[in-house]
Amino acid sequence: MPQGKRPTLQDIANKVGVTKMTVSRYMRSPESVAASTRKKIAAAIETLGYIKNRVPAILSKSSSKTIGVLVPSLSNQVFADLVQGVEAVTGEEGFDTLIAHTGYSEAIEEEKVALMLSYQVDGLILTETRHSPRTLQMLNQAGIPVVETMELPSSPIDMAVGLNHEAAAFHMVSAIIASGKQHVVYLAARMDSRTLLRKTGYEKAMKQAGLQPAVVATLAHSSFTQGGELLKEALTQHPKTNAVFCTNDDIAVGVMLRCKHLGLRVPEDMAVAGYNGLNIGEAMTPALTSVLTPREEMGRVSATNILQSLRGERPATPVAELPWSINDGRSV
Amino acid sequence: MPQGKRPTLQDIANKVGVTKMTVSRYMRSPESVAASTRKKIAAAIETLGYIKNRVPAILSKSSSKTIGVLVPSLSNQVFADLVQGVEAVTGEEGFDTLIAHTGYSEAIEEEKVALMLSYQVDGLILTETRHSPRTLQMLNQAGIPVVETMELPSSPIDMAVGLNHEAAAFHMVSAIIASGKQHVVYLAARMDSRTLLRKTGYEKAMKQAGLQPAVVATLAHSSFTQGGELLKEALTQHPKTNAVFCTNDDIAVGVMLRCKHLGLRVPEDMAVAGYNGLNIGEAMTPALTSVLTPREEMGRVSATNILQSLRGERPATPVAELPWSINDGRSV
DNA sequence: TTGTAAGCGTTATCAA
DNA sequence: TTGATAACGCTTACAA
Repeated sequence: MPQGKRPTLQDIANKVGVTKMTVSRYMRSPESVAASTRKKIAAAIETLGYIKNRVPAILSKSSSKTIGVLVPSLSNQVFADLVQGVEAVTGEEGFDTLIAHTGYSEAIEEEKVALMLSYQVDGLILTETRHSPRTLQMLNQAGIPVVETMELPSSPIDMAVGLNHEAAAFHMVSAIIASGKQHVVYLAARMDSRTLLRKTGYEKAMKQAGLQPAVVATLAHSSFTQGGELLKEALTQHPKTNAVFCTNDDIAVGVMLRCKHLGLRVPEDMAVAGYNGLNIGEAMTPALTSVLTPREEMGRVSATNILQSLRGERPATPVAELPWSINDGRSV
Repeated sequence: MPQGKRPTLQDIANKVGVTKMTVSRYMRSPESVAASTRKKIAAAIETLGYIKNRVPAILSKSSSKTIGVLVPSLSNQVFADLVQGVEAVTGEEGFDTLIAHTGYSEAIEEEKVALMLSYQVDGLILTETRHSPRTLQMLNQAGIPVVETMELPSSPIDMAVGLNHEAAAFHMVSAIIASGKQHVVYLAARMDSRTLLRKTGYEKAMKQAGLQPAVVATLAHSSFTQGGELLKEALTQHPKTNAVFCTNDDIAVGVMLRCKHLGLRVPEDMAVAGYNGLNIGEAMTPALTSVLTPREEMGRVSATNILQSLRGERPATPVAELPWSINDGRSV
């Protein structure tokens, strides 16, 4: 319902009979204006319903006290945890957070980076390591601190906070093999860079054990039903399959549900391992064995690095590798 | 890595030997400048790596061509679908979308509304119907179109797009009763307003059938493990329970998993109904019976209403009630 | 304690 | 086809 335009500092000043400068002072430190003026300004703000407009300040200082976060998806607990970590740190320092999502697309990432920069964010947290040339150019031009997180890029734009997905996958697959399974298949979806890093770890573990790697993948988004489909495909292509390492917990849970449907016991007939350690895995019987990733911590460290950079300090670990672990599930 | 400041239109103008006005024109409609100038400007933009700064335009026109969307959570497919619907419409019309999350908190909603307004969004889409007094005052003052979505508030701020959760719950519960179950318990979490609407529908259905309503609730967030806990609690408080209507699919799936663990057959020993029709329900055996909600469509209609308002048109349905349905699951 | 003036980067308007 | 000027709302620096 567009109606009258929003009140400005000038409107308040007119009403009170001072200049907007006095009102501006009141907004930032009420003690700095006379007690009597203070009361009148407070009253005027109340009646007019003044809302601070931060655009002029951004324009003149070209700083917005805002950090942008780009996530691939809005429906993944993994990124929600990351954002929570970021906001825990930024909130304390009086910074706001702007969120946008890329749908795992480089082109959309480029759009969103432009959007964020056009809003003059002071720093940017990205969750992908592959970027379009124009994205890289914009980030370089913008000259703001940038953190790439969730994984460690081979050549970071600026700073990075991640974990060694390849090593985590290697260890998980080695554990599966150590449990006595020989026919381990990697189930992958979407084929984003983290999925590929896990694939590499899987393949190394298989080769080290003298086993033949077998990957069953889809370009589709991962989902629970997709997990069931991938298991079906794996059993068709590799009938001896008796273990699967899944690129994430959604796939893994889909596999477990399908196993029950097919009468396959987990882990006896089919060992199942996931990745991320989401809540759904804990609700399964047996509990899903999964790689635990420090999402919130990654968010926290990313934000800390950004804020340190903005203060002109040199972050202790501009490239930080955080630890992962494997939970005590029973599905392997 | 803060370095040189970003190039402005003036920098490009200096390099080319025209005024910034000409460059500004080029940015918006390249045909409006002479072909020779055009080429020189294009080259300068390329070398300097100019990034558009939209802050000044927002300042002078106090319009940002941006729509804000406030969702409760970043890890819920329901809201991801909503946003997708919104962006499908706004994207077509050249509007950008800013997303923030409230964690189901009125106080955080207030903060985020202020953030969005301070960035001069042209319209706002909210997913809650309860708002703090200050939020209401700010929205009223801002004078921008506002849509409340996901449910229908009794007195909308401006426009609304939702569905009748009470009726949907009523029908689902009636169907459970019709299937022969008498001891139907409602499992609730987080107790947000939609959870309460479903509770009302549940209670009406029970009373109409001459049955005693029984609610087992937690204030905690819903999760799969929480579903298991709630079932346990229901069976303790109401040992005869042979059906549960769950406030969402996460709870429902948690219940089904726990049922398997306990050796309860679904639906024979325990009928289970969910809400939202998420993918995980389809992966269950039997498939989860659930209420299908038109999330993406709600997003689309919400955005359409906002854009129509901005054009000064009167939306055909400022308050739109969208249809729901029940899937053909087998868990009831 | 309060006021004045200038400036942030863009665009609308009017002029050349 | 291009330019000059003013304006958007706030803050910084300086003045009273």
